[in-house]
Amino acid sequence: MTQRRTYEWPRPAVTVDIAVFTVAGTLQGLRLQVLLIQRNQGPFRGHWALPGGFVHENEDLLDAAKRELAEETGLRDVYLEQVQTVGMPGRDPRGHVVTVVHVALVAADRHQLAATGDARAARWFDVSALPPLAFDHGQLLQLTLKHLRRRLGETPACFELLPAQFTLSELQSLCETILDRPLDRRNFRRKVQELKILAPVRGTRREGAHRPARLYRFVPQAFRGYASRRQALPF
Amino acid sequence: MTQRRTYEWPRPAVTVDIAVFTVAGTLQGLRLQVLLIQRNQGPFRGHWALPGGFVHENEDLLDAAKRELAEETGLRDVYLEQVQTVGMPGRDPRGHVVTVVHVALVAADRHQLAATGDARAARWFDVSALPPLAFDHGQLLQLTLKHLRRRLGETPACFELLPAQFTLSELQSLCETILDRPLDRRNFRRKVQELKILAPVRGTRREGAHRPARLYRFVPQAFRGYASRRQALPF
DNA sequence: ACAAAAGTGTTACGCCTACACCCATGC
DNA sequence: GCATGGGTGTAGGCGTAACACTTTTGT
Repeated sequence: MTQRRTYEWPRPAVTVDIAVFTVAGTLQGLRLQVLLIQRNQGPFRGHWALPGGFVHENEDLLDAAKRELAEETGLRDVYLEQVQTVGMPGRDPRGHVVTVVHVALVAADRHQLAATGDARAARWFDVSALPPLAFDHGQLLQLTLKHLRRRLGETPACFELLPAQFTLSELQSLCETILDRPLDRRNFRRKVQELKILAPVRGTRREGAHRPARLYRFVPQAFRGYASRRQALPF
Repeated sequence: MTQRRTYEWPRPAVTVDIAVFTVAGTLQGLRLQVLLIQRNQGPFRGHWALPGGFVHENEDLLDAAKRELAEETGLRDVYLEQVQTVGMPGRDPRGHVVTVVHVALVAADRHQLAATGDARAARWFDVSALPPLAFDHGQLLQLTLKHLRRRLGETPACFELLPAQFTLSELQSLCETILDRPLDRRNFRRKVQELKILAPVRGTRREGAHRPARLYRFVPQAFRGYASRRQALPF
């Protein structure tokens, strides 16, 4: 990426940026994290930024986002959602760049990070302790975070972060971490059970010197008419 | 606009498309309408399409949408909202074109239509009787319509379509037309009044051989914390 | 026995929905 | 006086939010 170029008709370039979130830590201290790359090229070289890059010709936006994410961070097979498109002049010193912002939620431990291409490094950062970000990526990140929180109750995305078998407490802690607010345990459990999207699993889980918890698994087949309800998950 | 071009780096072009809606007709027969232009250029010449066009370099997306709308239809000073961005390859025969779709709601009688530039004509069409549309504009229109209906209760947009003084029945008919479903009169009135965003106006209005209705005006100052409520208007 | 997390029900409130009758006016 | 739309209140159901104690295990 060099300085601005001249085109037959001057026109903005199109990029995709992706904010991938995960939740890390033990049950007692979960933290919401976001995947950032350290830029190896062009402006803001050395700065941390959201993964992303230019959309190729004849490439769908979602495909471009997946490709860039894989190239720069090694992440593959991630469910992405479009958030918003930002094209304010001046947001990129190279010229006019319109970016289509995406968001995802993944289990960090199910993916291998591999910084390549334009990325010198790829790392998870606590959302509460971000480094200064390149371009307007700080603002873009806020957009994605808002979108993520709004969508949490409408999509099954949160089950992506849990192991195949999990306890209700784990699910609740996860949601609390993403939403950054406490939820009432009894209301949470009742409403999750009413959704009938979880099936109990034989066996229990121990976590130290405590009563073992029941294990459940997510049943995707049971996930029907989810979007039709006003609020599917109890958040 | 001619055939596809070659760039230093092949890259998608960026357009904006705008679906402007209005409500037309008498109180007894309101119809939701959308503003379409008849293309005078390039592919789909002669077909009807959403107004829109290429984003200039160093032009913000909203500005581009306003400019294109003014150029092709004569509409100015319209409040636009971004809906979604679509960039599926093949959606434009000229090459890869990414479009940022916008939506607006205006009072048709407060604007003068003037088809210029790429538009041979500009006309309001009933949403229930659309002509075949160019490109994938039929799908884009569905996206905007969904967005409009979702946002109707969260924004004061609907007051844009009413005269300065209006009756509650007029407001209700308007909302029913946009949502394409009937609303309960008493519930509607109660909830609108609870919002305290309307002020009664001295005087009454006659509408034929009936009891005159009270007139109200919208009080923008009273429009506070509107977005904070889950559902601001009773839809 | 005690520490620590798991598990469980009820109540109060607000919101939404459904519903029917009288009122004021023009003709 | 009648046709037409304007205007009003209440009761039931539903979902949400608040809230405390008992159970099970490991140490």
